[in-house]
Amino acid sequence: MSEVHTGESLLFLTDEQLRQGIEAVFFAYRGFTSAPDQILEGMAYGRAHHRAIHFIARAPGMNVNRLLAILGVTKQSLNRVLRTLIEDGLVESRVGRADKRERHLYLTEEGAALEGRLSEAQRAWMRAAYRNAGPDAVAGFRQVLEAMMDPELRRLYAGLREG
Amino acid sequence: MSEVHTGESLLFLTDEQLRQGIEAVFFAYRGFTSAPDQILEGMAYGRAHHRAIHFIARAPGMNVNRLLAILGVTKQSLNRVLRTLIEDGLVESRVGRADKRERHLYLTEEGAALEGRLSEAQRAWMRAAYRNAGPDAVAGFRQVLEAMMDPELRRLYAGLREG
DNA sequence: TTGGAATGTCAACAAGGCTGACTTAATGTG
DNA sequence: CACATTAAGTCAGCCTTGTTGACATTCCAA
Repeated sequence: MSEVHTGESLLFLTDEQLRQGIEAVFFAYRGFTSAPDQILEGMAYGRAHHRAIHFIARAPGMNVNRLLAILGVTKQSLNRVLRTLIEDGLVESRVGRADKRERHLYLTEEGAALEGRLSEAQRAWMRAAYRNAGPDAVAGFRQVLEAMMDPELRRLYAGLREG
Repeated sequence: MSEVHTGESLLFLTDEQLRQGIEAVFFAYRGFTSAPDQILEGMAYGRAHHRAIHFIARAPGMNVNRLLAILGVTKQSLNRVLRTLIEDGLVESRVGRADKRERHLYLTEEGAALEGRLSEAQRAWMRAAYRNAGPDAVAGFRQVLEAMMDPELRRLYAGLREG
């Protein structure tokens, strides 16, 4: 198809290289989710619950709209997940002080405990991968990941890092 | 939690760095799937069809068991997808010559056409990301991805590259 | 006071996973 | 040959997680 003939330095942009990269992402993503998935199986929760818990832990007091934007699902989808987490006492939803329409989300002690288990399992997986690949590879990894994001998500991602 | 105090050179293994990496994977994966998803919406196909088509294109004549192993789903799940693709004339299933129990999978002309559109859209996305990040970053990216794979999937991945 | 925004809820549906049970055909083995 | 095993497909039913659409509630702000 569209081979790159522009020179030796652009060999990494050949269709074959790109295809290998695409497949690598596909296979790697399975490893990425395997550890938390294993913890969640048998519990009444799935990946959607994990994602919600993760970002609530990440930015406690976040309102629902912001979480919605981060997760990229409909409010109905998120609400179903959130409702079970609140009912089960893992998440607390507090009415906003400045704007009482908003609900601010926090993990309870129990929620934080589960979040800790899930995070640590996933971090352990990533830690092993990072250690095997080394610091320079990790820097490149992060660079490409950021370049792969949709611009809007890249902004959200940057916002999360700043706080 | 488990901060790394072993020295400046291991800063990339701090919990904070790992968490950022995890979130980067999450956000980047959305970009990764967005281009083909856009093509597929409105068609009667989804990501599952894309994945099947991709790997059949990748290794034409592959039997069902091997595809099953690559995709990591049950045969019932795959069969539902495969059946529609065969009915719609995108995939052809031929009885094996050596072992007549096996079915070997091929894309028809029409199937190859769709595969081409999907692949090219996804490659375009990745090409842009690669170009922005540069060859060294891409090398690191690939190294970390491979380290993130489950060992069994890493073997499958390597097998695909060899042929 | 009224319009619009943020949130929540109900209902219905679809994609795409899963398990379990079963059939058919072909193959391999004692 | 007889029998067990394997490859593939099928049916039925279930779960999670996504979707739309319609609607109620609450509250802020013009």
